[in-house]
Amino acid sequence: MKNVKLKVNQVAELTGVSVRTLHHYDAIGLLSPERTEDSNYRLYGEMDLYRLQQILLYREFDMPLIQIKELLDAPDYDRIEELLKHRNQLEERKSRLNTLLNTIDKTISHLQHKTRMKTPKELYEGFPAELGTTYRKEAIKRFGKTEVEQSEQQLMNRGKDGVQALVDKLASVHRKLKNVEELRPNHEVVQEYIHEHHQLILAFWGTTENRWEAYAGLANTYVTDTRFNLTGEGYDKPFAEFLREAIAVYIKDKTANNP
Amino acid sequence: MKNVKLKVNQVAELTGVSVRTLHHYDAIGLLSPERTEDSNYRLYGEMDLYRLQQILLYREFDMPLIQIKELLDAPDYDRIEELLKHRNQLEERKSRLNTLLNTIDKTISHLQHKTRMKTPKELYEGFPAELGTTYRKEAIKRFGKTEVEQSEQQLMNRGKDGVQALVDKLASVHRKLKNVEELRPNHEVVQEYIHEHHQLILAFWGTTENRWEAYAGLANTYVTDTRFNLTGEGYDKPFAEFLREAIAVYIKDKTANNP
DNA sequence: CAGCGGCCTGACGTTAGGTGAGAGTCAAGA
DNA sequence: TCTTGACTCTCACCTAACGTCAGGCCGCTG
Repeated sequence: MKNVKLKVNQVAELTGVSVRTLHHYDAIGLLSPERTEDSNYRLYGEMDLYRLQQILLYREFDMPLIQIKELLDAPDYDRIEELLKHRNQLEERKSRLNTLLNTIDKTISHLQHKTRMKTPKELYEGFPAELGTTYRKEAIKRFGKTEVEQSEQQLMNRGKDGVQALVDKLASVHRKLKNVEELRPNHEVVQEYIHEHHQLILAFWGTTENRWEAYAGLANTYVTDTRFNLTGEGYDKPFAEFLREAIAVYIKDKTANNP
Repeated sequence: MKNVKLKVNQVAELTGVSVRTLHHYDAIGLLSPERTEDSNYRLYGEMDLYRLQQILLYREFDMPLIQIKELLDAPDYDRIEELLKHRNQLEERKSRLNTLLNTIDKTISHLQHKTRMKTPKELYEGFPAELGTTYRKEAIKRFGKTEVEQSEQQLMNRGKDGVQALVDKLASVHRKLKNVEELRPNHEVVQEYIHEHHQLILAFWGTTENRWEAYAGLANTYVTDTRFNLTGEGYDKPFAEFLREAIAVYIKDKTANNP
C-alpha cells in the first residue's frame, strides 16, 4: 500500500485545480486534508484525492459547492435524488436557453431591418464625393459592372448605420491628416493615418485586395477635381497635394515590401 | 406630450424590478435618471423607461450589465455584432448543457446499478451480519416461514434506497454507541441510542410489535458470535458486552413501564 | 407637530475563487 | 553555516448583481 501524501501544488498540478481552490475547499470544510505537525502544510491522501475527484465531477454539473458537500456526506440513494433534482434544473435551463436564442434572433433580425437599406441610390446618398456616383461610373469602366455591384452589395450589407460609420471615420481621418499637414509626407504619423485612410477606401470599394493604381488615381483626383471638399471647408489645393505625396510614399513603401 | 416622472417605487412596480436594482443601475451608470432639486429623489422619464426596457431585454440574454451598458451606448450596427457574439456564447452554453445532461444521466444510472436489487438474495448482500442469512434461518424456525417472508417483502417494498438507508442508519447508531462506550449502560444518552437501535432492528424485522425475547437474543448473539463486526473494525468483545448490558437495561425499563 | 411611509446613502453578505502581501518552511548551493 | 529560491501558510480585498438591513431625510396627513 502506497501512502500517498501530496502537498497543495502537487495536487493542483495533478488535478488541474488551483491551489487557491484547494484552500477554499478546505476553508468551507468541503475537503480538509490532514496537516503536517510542524509546518502546518496540507497533506492529501488517497481518500482526499478520491473525494476531490467526486467534487470535480459534481462541480461539472454546475452544482453549488454547499450542495456538493451535502451530497458527498450522504449515501448513494440520497445522491440519486439530488442528482435527479439537479437534472431537472439543468433541463429547465436548457429550455430557457432555447427561448433566449429565439428571442435574440428576433432582436437581431429586427435591428437589421431597421438599418438595412434596399437600393444603391439610397446607398450613395450622403456618400463622400470622391466615392459617389461619379466614381461609380468610372469604377464600372475600370473594374466591370459585376464587380462594382458586388462591392455595393457588400456595403449595403453593413446596414445604413454601418455605411454611415465608414463615412464618419473617413471624415475623421481627413481631419487628422489636416492636423499634421505641416509634417513631412513620409513622417511616421502621417503614414499611419494614410494607412487608416487606405483601409477605409478599401472598405468603400468592398474589397481587401490592394488596388494600388486605383488608389493612386484617387489621390490624383483629390488634386485635379475642385469639387472635393475633404476638410469640410471647401477645396484645399495645398492639402490635396500633401495627401497625394503622402499616398505616393505609402504606395511606394508598400509595393517595395510586398512586390 | 405627457411628461411622465416616476419615482423608484412606481418604476419598480411598473416593471417588476426591485428598487435596489434601480439604485444599482444608477450606481454603475447604466441608468441614471434626473433628481429632484431638494430631496434628491430619482425621477424616471420616458427615455429612462425606454432604456430600462432595453436593459431588461438584454439582461434576459444573460448579458453582463457592463456589456449592456456598452451596447446601449453604441449604434445599431455595433449592437448586431455584439448580439451575434453573444448568441454564439449562448449556443456554446447550450451544447455544454447537453453534455452535462448526458454525463449526469450516466452518473445516475451508475449509482442506481450500484444500489438497485431485485431478489431476496440481493437484499441480504451488504446486510449487517446479525440480520443476514444466518439470522434468517433462525428466524424461520422461531417465527415461521410465512412471517419471515412477509418481513422480507416489507423490507423490499421500502425500495433499494430505503433498505440502504436502514443499513446506513444502523451503522451510524453503532458508531454513536461506540463513542459513548465509557458511560454507564443505564446512562440517559446511552439509552437514547439504544432506543434508536431498537427502532431500527424492528424496522429490519418488518414489524412494530415489541419482540423483547428476540431483541435480548440478538444482544446475546453480539457477544457470543465473533463474526459480528459492529464498529467496522473487527470483533470487539468489550463493546459487545457493553451493548448487551445496555439493551438489558432498556428492555427491563420498557417492560416495567409497559408490562 | 407627531407619525408613517417612501426615499436616500452606506455597508455587509452572497459564490467560487483570483490576486496579492507578509511571513514561515524546506532543500540545495556557496 | 548562511543564503537563496521555491514553496507554503494565513489574512484580506476584489469580482457581479443585487438582497438586506440600518440610520437618517422628506413629504403628506391627522
